Amino acid sequence: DTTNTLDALSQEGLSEEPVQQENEAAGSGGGGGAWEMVAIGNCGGVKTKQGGQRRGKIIRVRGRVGSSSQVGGGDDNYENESEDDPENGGGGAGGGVERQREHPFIVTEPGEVARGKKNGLDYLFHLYEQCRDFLIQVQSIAKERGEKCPTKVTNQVFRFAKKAGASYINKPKMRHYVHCYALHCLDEVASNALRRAFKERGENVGAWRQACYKPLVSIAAQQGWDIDAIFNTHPRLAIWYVPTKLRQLCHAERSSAAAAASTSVGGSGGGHLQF
Amino acid sequence: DTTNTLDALSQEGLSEEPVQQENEAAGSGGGGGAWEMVAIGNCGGVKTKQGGQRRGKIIRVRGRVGSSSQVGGGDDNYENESEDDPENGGGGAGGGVERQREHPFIVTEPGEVARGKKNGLDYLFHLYEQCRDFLIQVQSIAKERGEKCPTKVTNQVFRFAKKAGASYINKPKMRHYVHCYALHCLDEVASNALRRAFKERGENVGAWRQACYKPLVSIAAQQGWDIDAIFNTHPRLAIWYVPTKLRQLCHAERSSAAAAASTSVGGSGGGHLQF
DNA sequence: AGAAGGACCAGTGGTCCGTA
DNA sequence: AGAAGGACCAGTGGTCCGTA
Repeated sequence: DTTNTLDALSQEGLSEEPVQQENEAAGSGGGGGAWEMVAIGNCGGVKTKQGGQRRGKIIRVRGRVGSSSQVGGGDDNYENESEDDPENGGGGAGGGVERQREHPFIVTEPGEVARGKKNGLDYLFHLYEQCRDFLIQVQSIAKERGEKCPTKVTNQVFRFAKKAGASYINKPKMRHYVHCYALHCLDEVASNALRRAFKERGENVGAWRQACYKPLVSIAAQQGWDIDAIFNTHPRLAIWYVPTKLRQLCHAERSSAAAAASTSVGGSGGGHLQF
Repeated sequence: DTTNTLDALSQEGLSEEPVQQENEAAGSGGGGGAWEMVAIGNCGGVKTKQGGQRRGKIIRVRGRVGSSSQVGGGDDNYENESEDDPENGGGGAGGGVERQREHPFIVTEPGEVARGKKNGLDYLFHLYEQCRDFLIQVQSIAKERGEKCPTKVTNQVFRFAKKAGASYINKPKMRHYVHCYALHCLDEVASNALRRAFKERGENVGAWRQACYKPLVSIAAQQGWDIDAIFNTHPRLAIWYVPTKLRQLCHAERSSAAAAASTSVGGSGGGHLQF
């Protein structure tokens, strides 16, 4: 119900309308081309009309592999929603598939709405909550059917999200920013402070993203370096795989911390990690 | 240490010696061609000498795919133990790879040692414990290295077991009998009774295996049909994936139980599962 | 006929790199 | 240059079926 609030919000002022809306409308109650939106956090309410002309630039979807799959279609895993995109997939020279990238993220303060063709970090984090909702739906369907029930956001969940119309959710993106979301979950104060600092300095998203690692490693240090336990213990984080790089950073830091400790105590204690 | 006890036991009287011994000897302390064995349960001690001539029938390992992988070898995941099988893999017309199947299982009572070229069910269950040991080793290596840590017996664990010399452990076999082991874990009394009954009737392993499903479904029925919870709650069972067929049986039974309940209450209540 | 297990295969986790 | 995400790929869970 309130699921589409934030992403809608983030699209504020968007003239090139992403394909997602097509199904999104159905998902949010079916306004038929107009969305109702509310604000989150401490910023005021926003409404946006998105009427007649949807979609902007038309770009053809690439295909590196050539002939395979996709055409048969139909009886897939969770075939809810209507038989979407009848014009898609076929071999005809017809319509031409339209798709568009999401606006890039910029570093925003908590509660701040990104202006221009940008998305803010509240929106980013909201995508993680949406994924959680999709996971919960997948889980309840699986339980209903007596099938294996995923505990994490798996490929299956991403596929489900896409079928449900959330075409703006994809695996590479979500995986890319997981640790940023983790910091947001584990220490919102620190996360907010980091956002403000990086916004003020005019840093780009990549720099902010990189900077999110360090405070997480510090948190891990306090908790015995068990980053898996930290994730799995947190109700909203437990459904995300620990990112490889975060795991590696924690391991490296633990090792060098241990080496330092052993040197400071008994000289060349640990062996091969000395200097 | 005592890990190799049972499987050694089960090979009692075995003249065609499986390849596994090669590494197994190293694992169990390296007697150089002779094993020391002890009995388990309530049967007496057994010792078996396995001297000079190992391996019996020589069978060539199949290869359906033809040219691929395997030759390069070396830097794999957990390369402990020595560089095993130097004669294996190469393209030469030389030695000829020897391998042998495990003896088939027969239905034995608890504590009973299978005679002849057979293995007993205590041995079968012992293999599950061995897999658990291997998993624990894989886990501690992974933790040491700061890598992802498996919670289940995965392909990685089977690979590790093989490298550690337990060539008699393989995925299809372990998966095939998981539910039998589950019954053994969850209700040893019932499991033992079933074994005695099927032995007495002279049933084969397949029949016994099939019969293991029913009591498990009954257990699930008592526990709200949540077979996953039942597995995950049990310390030794939690590391095994719930077998598909067991899951399906539980689901089917739950459905028909629900249907029956609803008919007995309010006539044709449930809808499309009536009769 | 009954059983053990190599090999296969669809779909996974992970992320690179062609794209805009 | 910075970023979004389609597509790829090695290794997974699952089990079939050629084997003995």
